[in-house]
Order: sequence, then C-alpha cells, then structure tokens
Amino acid sequence: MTETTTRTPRGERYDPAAFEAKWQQRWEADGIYAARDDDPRPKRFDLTMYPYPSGDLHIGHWYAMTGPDIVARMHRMQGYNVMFPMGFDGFGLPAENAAIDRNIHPATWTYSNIDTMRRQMRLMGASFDWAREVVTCDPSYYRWQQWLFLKLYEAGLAYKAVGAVDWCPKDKVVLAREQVLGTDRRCWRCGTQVEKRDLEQWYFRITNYSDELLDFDGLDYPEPIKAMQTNWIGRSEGAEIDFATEPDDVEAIRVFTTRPDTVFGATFMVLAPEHPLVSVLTTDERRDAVTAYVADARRATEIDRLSTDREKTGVFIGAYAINPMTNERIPIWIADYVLPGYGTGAIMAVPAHDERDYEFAQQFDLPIRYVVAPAAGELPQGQALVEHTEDEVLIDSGEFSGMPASEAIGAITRALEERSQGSFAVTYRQRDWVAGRQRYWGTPIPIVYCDEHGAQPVPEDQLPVVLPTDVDFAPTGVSPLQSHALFLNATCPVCGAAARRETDTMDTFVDSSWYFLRYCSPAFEDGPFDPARVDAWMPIHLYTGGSEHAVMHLLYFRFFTKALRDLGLVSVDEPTQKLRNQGQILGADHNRMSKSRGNVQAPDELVARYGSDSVRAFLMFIGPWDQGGPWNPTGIDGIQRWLGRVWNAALPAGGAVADIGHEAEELTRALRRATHTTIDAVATDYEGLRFNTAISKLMELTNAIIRAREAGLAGSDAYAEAVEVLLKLMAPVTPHVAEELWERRGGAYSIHQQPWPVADPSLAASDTLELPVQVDGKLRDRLVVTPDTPPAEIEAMALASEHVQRYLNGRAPSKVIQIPGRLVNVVTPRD
RNA sequence: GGGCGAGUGGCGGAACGGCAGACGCGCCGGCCUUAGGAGCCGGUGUCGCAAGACGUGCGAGUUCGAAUCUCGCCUCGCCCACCA
Repeated sequence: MTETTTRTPRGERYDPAAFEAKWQQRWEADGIYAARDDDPRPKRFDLTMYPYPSGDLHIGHWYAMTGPDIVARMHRMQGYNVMFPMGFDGFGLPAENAAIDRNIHPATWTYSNIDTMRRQMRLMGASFDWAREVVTCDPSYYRWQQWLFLKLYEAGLAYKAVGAVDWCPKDKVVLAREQVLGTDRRCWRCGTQVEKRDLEQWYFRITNYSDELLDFDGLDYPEPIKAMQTNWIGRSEGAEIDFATEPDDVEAIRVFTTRPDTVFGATFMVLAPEHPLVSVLTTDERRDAVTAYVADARRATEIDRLSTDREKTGVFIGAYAINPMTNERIPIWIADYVLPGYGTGAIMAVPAHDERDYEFAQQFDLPIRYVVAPAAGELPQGQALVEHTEDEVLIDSGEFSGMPASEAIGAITRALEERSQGSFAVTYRQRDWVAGRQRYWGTPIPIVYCDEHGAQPVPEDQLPVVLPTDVDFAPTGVSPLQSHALFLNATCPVCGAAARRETDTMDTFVDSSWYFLRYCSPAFEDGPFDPARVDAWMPIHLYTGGSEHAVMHLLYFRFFTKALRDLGLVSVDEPTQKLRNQGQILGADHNRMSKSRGNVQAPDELVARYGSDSVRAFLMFIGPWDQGGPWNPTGIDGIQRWLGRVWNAALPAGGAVADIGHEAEELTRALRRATHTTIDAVATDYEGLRFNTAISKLMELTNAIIRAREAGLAGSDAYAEAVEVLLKLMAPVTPHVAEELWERRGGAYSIHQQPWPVADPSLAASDTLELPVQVDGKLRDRLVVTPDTPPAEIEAMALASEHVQRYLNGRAPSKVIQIPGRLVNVVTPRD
C-alpha cells in the first residue's frame, strides 16, 4: 500500500473557534445543566465558592472552577440530578473604593463586573445552573440575611458590646480577628497594619460553638484545614485558680493555667496592664511607675507587644497575693507579655516551668523554684524545665511531692476546688466574630435605637432595610449612611417615637455564610430558603475553594449552619461533607497574581488563541489540582496537539482500510482492552480530583486509538467504540470538542446527557501479563505469563532465567517471594 | 518558637511498600513537504562503545524489597505565634 493513513486527513482541522460559542449558546438555551427539584434521580449538590466580582475572571478562577465543573459534569452523566450553581459575593469594600476613586456608584461597578464575569464563565463552558444564581447585594437576598440576623439576635447569638477590636486605619473599618493576617497584623483586604480600638461593636457568638467546631468526626476535610481551624480555636484545658490579695484583700485575682501541677512554684503574679484590678491594687508609692507603664503599654500595644524576642518589661505594683498552696506572699507585677484578651488576663508566674516567666524572673531578679523534676534526672541549669518526661514527679510541693506530674494536675485542682480556690477550666483563643462594618456597601443591620427602648429589631414586615443609593461617597472616614437623613431616621417599633437607625453594615462574610442554602430555592419569597428544598439538597456533597479561607469563611459557614440548626431552620449539622482546596496559580514570577505586579494572566487571550477546551484541559493537566503553581504556558501546545489528534482520530479519512489479516484480532483486543481499562480509571481520577492523571490516561487512550488507525482498524466496531468512549470521558474536561465530534459522528444530542460508559471487566482483562523478576529487590529480568500460571511454574521460570542464575552464582535461593500478578523476587543467601 | 505541607530528568509532573521517570513540554534524528511555528515515525535520567553500574534533598533504620514507612538533619512554602 502506498496510500498512507498516517497523513493528516484532507478534511477540516480542529478549529475550536468554529464551534465553541455555538455550543455554549445551545446548552444555555436548552438548559441542559439545570437542576430540577422534582427530578427523581438521586440529588447531588456540587459547589464551588462564588467569586467576589472584582472585575475580570483571571486564570486562577478558571483553575478553581474547571475542576468542580468536571466533577459535576461526570456526575450528571452518571445519572445524578446535579445542582452546580454559581453566584456573586456582591458586597464588599473594593466596590466602595471604586466609588470614591472613580466616582461610580458601587452598585454600578459591581453589577457591571458581574456581567463581565458571567460572560467569561460562559466562555469557559462551565456547566453552572444560572437559573439559581444568587447575587448577595440584591435586596431579595439581603432581605433574608437581615431576617436571619434578627433570628440570631433574638437567640442571643448576635449581640452588641464594647471591646478592643482590630481597626484598619486605611479602610476605616473594624475587622474580625480572623481577618487580621500575619505577625505584623495586616488587614486581609488592603494589607494595612491594623490598630486596636475600644469600640462598641456587633458580634456573633461563634464561641458558643467552639467545642462543636473542633469536632471533625465524619467530615472529609483536608488535614491542613482541620489543623488550622483547630489551632485557631485553640482549646486549652487547665484550671482557674484564685489568688487572694494583700494588703486590702480587695478581690481575689483569678488566673488561668494549663499547669496547675506547678502552683507550688508560683513565686509571683503578673497581670496584663489593662487588667481591671491594677488600679485598685497598686500602692501609692508605686502608682506613678505603674501609670507610666500602663500608658506605655497602651501605646506600644500595636507593634512592640507582638515581638516575641523583645526583652521582657514590667513593673511591680506594690501589692502582694497569697499562693493558695504555699500561703506565701508573692509580689504582683504587671507586664505586657500577659495579654488582656486571653484567659483571665492574669497569670501565676512559675519561672521554673515556663520560659516567659523564667525570662521575666531573670530580668527582675525574682525567685525561681523548681517543683517538677525527672525522677532520676537533674534539674536544668539556667533555664526553665518545660519539656515533659515520663517519670517526672513533683518536688518541693508539700503533700503532693513525689506524685507524678500528670496525676498532680487533677489532684491539685481538686484540692483547690475543695477549698473553693480553683476549678477545672477550659479556655479558647477564638474570640467572637466581630460582625459589623462601618461602611456603606453591605447589608444594613436591621436595628433601630430608641431613646426610651434602646436597640430594637426592625419588624419582619419592614424588611428589607434597603440600602439607599443616593449617598455621598466622599472619603470622610465614616459610612455615608451616617449622613443620610432619610435612612437614619426611623421610628421605634415599641413606642413609635423617633428613633435612629443602625448604620453599621454586615461583614461580607455573613453573606457567604448561608448563600449555599439560598441556592436550594433562590426565588423563595416566604423565608431565606424553602426548608423542604434545603432538606432535599443539603448537605453539599463536594465543596471546593481556596484554602486561604481556612479560618474565615470555612469557619463561619460551619458556625452559621450550626446556629441555624439550633434555631430550627435547617436539619444538618455541617454545611458540607467533603471539602477540597485547589492550589493557587501564581504569576510567572512566582508571586501572587496582582494587577499592581503586572503578572496577571488573562484567560481571554488564551481562549482566543487556543479555545476554551485547550485552556481548561491545560490548566487541569499541569499538575495536581490541589497544588497549583506558577503560571507557565509552556505545554499548552501539547494539549492543542492532543485535541487535534483526537479530532483526526474521531473523523478518520474515509476509505482506506489496510489489509491486516490475522493481526486484526489481537489489535482489536488490545484496543478494546485500552478502552475498557480507561473508563473506570478516569472516573476514579475525576472523583478524586486527580485531573492531571485522568488527562494523561485520556491521552494514552488517544494514542492507542491512533495506533489502531495506523494499523488499519479505523473502520472497525472496536474503533468506533473506543472513539465514543474517549469522547464521553473527555466531555467533562473539554465539553465543546466532545460535543462537536459527537454530533459529527452522528451521536444524539447532547453528549453531556449521555450515560457514562460502563467498563466490561472481561474486555478490560489482559490475557498475558509481564512479571518483573528481581534478585534481592533489583530488577533483573521479566517473565511473560498468562494470569493463571501456577506460582510453582512462575518460580521455576524465574530461577531458570540466565539473568537470575548469574546473580545466584550456583547457589540455591534462600527465599523466593511472589506477589501474585505483581512480581517475583529471588532472595540470595546471606553470607 | 509551634503546627502543617513539599523536595523525583533540562521543565511540569507519574508511581496500592513491588519494573523509578507514566503523560506531556523541550531537545535530537528521520519521513512528508516549494516551505513548516502543520502532520507522522523514532530517540531522549546519568556514566559507559557495550555488558553493566549508579540514580528520587542529606544521613541512619525497618523490610526479601523504600521515592513511598520510622528517626535525625538540610532547604523551600503556608498557617499560627509572649495564648499562660
């Protein structure tokens, strides 16, 4: 044969621009991705975090969204009624800043960005169910958020209180503790260093749920997220101990300690400079020094107190406390290394067993008394004994001397309890969620203040409290709502007198704490969501998004779900069963993509050049999805070539079928085997979000198909089956080209509504297998055997191998290990 | 300082404790072309003509067998950090 089939067929080439838009429009028009509430098939709620409408969809969004899109698409083909919705996190500061910078209304800016991003998501070919779209800045959404807020308020889970809060001086807004990042405490949005301010603020009582939030039992979350949330909540078990004071015995000082076993070693006390008892206890002769130190500490709070390796500072306040176990008088100091917000803001200092106390004692020449020691070992010189040893026992601790330290924790606490001087206690690092924001572009908090009746909830029938649009965005530092007379003026729901409306708006993280519930019934008018629909769809089966939300959104949405459960509004304990984080796509310079760095990769130009399918497949192919990495377009040509080869293989040049005679049967079997082994392998990879290896398997099947075509099988049934299976398996990743080729081959519309292929194990099975033969674990030969070859025969064949003989050197093997179907290892005798 | 994660060819990366480097990129050679930034075929861890030896950050250990498990280091990344 001179006519070769290897030549590119004369027909059309793969040209995504010719058909991608066509299919996007048709899918949209036909609503093939809509989830139906009345569909009897099993429901699956696959969800990816909705974006903030910042302007443009960048390549990182494509990376994040293509993965779950693949999974949702496969689930649909597998017969699930899949809900895969999308929405927009519409409220937020950037919109307001844009308003100030460019004199454009935040709503205009936001909705225009949403339009752009919605269009870009369609360009991706993402299978979102747009009929369920949720936009949080729409009154039809935030109306119900206000309703939920009031439910939480009535239940005491939302409250207003004065406290030291983190304040961003640039954005002029308070932040939740979770939204302050890094050692140098910067605002999560703008990066400015935050300050502490004493302000009256709205809070959510998330700490009511600290213990429950620590329970990940039955939850499939990535370990790092569990670790971060656990550390964030920071549960510590120990004891609270009361130390009576001298000279006036005004009030006992309560401390929290995780080491009640060391109370005999408490040789002084330290209070936070902010501690309320400081001014009461300070003696007259120490007052000047103390006042000066407190003022210093207050000033230094923001920056210096954060530094861990700074020299310890503090002052003696002139007063004494009584160690409840030793009855010794111990001096009371204040020092800024004791934090006002943790525990009781006061500590018993045990310099012998705490590094910080040790350092402080050294600094100020205070006594150091070891009260725990290794039974056999020696006490350390010149440092605190912090490390625990198994045999450590108490020393110099009265009746408790000789008791193992692990036992003494309980024994001493109980002893203190009997004397009403202490009790077992648990402390958390987690604080309540600061929920209010002094900005305009957010959900108004539905509260009014009456001179007579104080804070009153806005009656339900007056919701929503609509955000006015005619406000002045001059950057005054206070919310524009504060100068909007019409908004500000309200009437008291109790007495009808003139009242003032709350001008704080809600943190945008409130919006994202329940949006997934709204998706279940996005048009519901009688409440935030239809309980029946929520019962039917929740919990989310697979939730995906960035891990940067570990202790923000991912903690808040768990809290909200639990709080709403306790209000009787939902029946699930957790919002999602399974969470996965995609990695982050960095700029080519290995930095976070940002407009200011100029390292942002826009997807649109790539799509224009390669098509959506290539961009999707390439992003999913570059590595493990949870890993991310710097953007590097090298290699997208390989994906383009692959799709071109698929195109040519699916539409082979007609006519020429080579005469391949007796080889045909074996080649056909090999092709069927490749086809049927790929089906489950790809499905398993998709399910496990291993898109890179899934695509490599699709490439291998493609290569097998091309080999078959080169061998002249292009007209065979096995060939047609292989191509059809390949197209179905590819459909989730490259939906457009799969649909186009499916149609051109005469398949029924739509490939995305076809059943997922089913592997036939008998066709997937191989009739021979190649066994590696090792000598002492090193590969020396291979055997080709049938799967039913008896082990004894395999052993004989292995020993007969000349390669094996060479290493045996005439000796008998000491052992032969066979892993059936995997390998043979011949172990030589040890000398 | 604490917690978590990762170190594999020139590059992105594969590999239930069992054939290290799948699949791609790049590169080299060839075919076909007026041409090639198209397509197809072959090669490509290192050293070596070869037989073979050596190879998964470093060092030990467990095992018949370790990229994979354990211990100790080194480097990088992320999170937390005077949290009592």
